[in-house]
Amino acid sequence: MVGIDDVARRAEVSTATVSRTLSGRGPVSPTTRERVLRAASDLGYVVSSAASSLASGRTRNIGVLVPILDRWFFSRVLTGIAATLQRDGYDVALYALTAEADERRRVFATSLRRQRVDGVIVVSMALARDEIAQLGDLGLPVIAMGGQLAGLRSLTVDEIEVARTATEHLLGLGHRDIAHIGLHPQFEGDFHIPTQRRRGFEAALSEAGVAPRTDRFAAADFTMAGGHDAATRLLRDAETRPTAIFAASDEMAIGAMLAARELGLRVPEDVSIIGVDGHDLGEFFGLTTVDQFPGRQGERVASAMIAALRGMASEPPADLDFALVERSSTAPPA
Amino acid sequence: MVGIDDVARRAEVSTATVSRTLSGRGPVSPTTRERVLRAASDLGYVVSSAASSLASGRTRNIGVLVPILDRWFFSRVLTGIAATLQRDGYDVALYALTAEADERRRVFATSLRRQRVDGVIVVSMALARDEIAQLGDLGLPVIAMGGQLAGLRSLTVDEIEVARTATEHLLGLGHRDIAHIGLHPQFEGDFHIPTQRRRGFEAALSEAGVAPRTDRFAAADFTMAGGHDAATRLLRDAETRPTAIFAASDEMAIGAMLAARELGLRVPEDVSIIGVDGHDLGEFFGLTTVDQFPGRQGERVASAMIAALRGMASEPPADLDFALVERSSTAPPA
DNA sequence: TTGAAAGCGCTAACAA
DNA sequence: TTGTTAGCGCTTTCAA
Repeated sequence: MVGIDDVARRAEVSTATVSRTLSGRGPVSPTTRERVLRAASDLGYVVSSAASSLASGRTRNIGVLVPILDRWFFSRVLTGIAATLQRDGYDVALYALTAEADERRRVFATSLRRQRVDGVIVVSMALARDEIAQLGDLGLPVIAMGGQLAGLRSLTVDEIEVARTATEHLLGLGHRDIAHIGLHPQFEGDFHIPTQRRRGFEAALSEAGVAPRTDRFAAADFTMAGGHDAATRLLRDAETRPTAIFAASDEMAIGAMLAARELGLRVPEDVSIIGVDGHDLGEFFGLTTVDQFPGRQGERVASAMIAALRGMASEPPADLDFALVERSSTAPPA
Repeated sequence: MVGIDDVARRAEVSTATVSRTLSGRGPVSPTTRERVLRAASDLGYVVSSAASSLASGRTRNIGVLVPILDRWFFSRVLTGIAATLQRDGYDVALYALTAEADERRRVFATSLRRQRVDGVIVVSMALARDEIAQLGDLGLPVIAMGGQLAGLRSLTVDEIEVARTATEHLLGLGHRDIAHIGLHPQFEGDFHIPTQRRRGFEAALSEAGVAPRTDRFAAADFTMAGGHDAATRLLRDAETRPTAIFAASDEMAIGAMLAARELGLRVPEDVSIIGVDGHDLGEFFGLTTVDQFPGRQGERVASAMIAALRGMASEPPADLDFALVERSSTAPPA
């Protein structure tokens, strides 16, 4: 294996100069720099991360904690994170956290404490109080995304505003009888995102002078099947059905669209449906949605991490963007 | 930071003994072992991976190369890999490879050569000849999954058999006029999976005495929208439409089901549809499919990697399982 | 079964 | 701007 001394010898400088040149830390004259770079590239030299980390304390590796990996939203966020970190020469240490207590413990108590990462990104994950404390004890920058985590810097979207935007779109089209498909509060975990979306929904209704009705809420589990079933319940009675549905995720919204069709209803003529997320499938189904740009969210949190590692002044927790994307699943009521 | 000498001092042994105890390498008497473990746990000591890697040459870190992350199949495979590696105390270094030449080059020329990983898993990815060579030069175990990569050990499913299984299911139901939705060969990359699936399809037909017809093939791009459009082309003419469709992926099959419904056709009464993959959405749509168990594929390849690192005799490239899952999208022709 | 000590391959403080 | 050198915190050989 070619080491730093091989490069030093070939460039006729000391190993210190090689190190300074390749790391960009410390002064090196242009000519020397040239020679070193040339020697390194001739030899195909790559710094040993173990040796470099041990000596410098820096790993150029970022730990990324994700809950489920195989749900579109999270994998999309991860794509954004990985692309951004890789572009800056950081490696991604992926920790897929399940609900299993032992595994989680091992990640927090051991994996993350091995001095293997320079920082930790927490993606849309509710953490226990002691887990947050353990992250803090790491003495590393930690940035969360997708939900406020007490004591951690977080990048979040304003869920209430997201829901308000979706609801106001329907109200603006003239709908007055709007139902909401969301998660049962009992199951929502620590982020209260479903609750916030419901609050935004109800706030928008109230402001428009429409009284929220409890029979206009249907609980589901954020899956297509769940959205389908919830929508079926809301729509099956032709006498009493709402003219529009706001589903708290695109997958549920798509399920709702399919349910409507099965009931012989046309979307949007008979019922308007809007979702949240910006799911890949939205375009195919013609789903109007409030796009959260999950890929961009990932890029943003990764950039924030890179900035933190550069010692940049850490900006205050910033809100993430979202935008209404109008397609063909919403229209004025008949 | 608590180091190995702190533990050694507290346990009243040498650092060598602490190292031997915690790594499980080399003899340690039960009593000593006890004392060391106790001291380590009292102090909350965790080995520094940088120091350990530098001294031992082992990193307990596995590089995982994936193409797109945000497609269900790959994220499911990754879930299996991550769970299995984590369970054995390995970290996952995730490298999301795009088509971008510079980025790819950096991963192969630099990231993977930093001595940061003990082995590399390649997920369903076509690699250039020189990329494979670079992996070989690493001097590490490399295992590919999801497609034969010349010169690399690979775990693959027998794609021809998969297609044959799907086709035989339709033939067994009595269908004789079966269409296939696959990828245009022009776009299929180096794995020839779409071609293999088509070959299996045609082989099954021929064996059943049905002559393959070129007008019974429709090209698509492995998305739901693509499957939808391809199926629309196949089904729109009531006179000439096939009685069954075998789509080379579940997402395309679901798109085909939706297309059939839009054309006023009932599935499976008017047309049977079968897919391949075992996609999460298959259950919701009642899709009959040949399940490839992608999560299990990930577990298998990770286990193979762990075995390779333990120096186990490397078994010959093994075939991965698949199984027909019958749901409600297939039935005998009317 | 244990300990002493020589590295592992770099980085960074310090001196020149 | 460059070089010398002392670590970084472990593992492993060798000797006891």
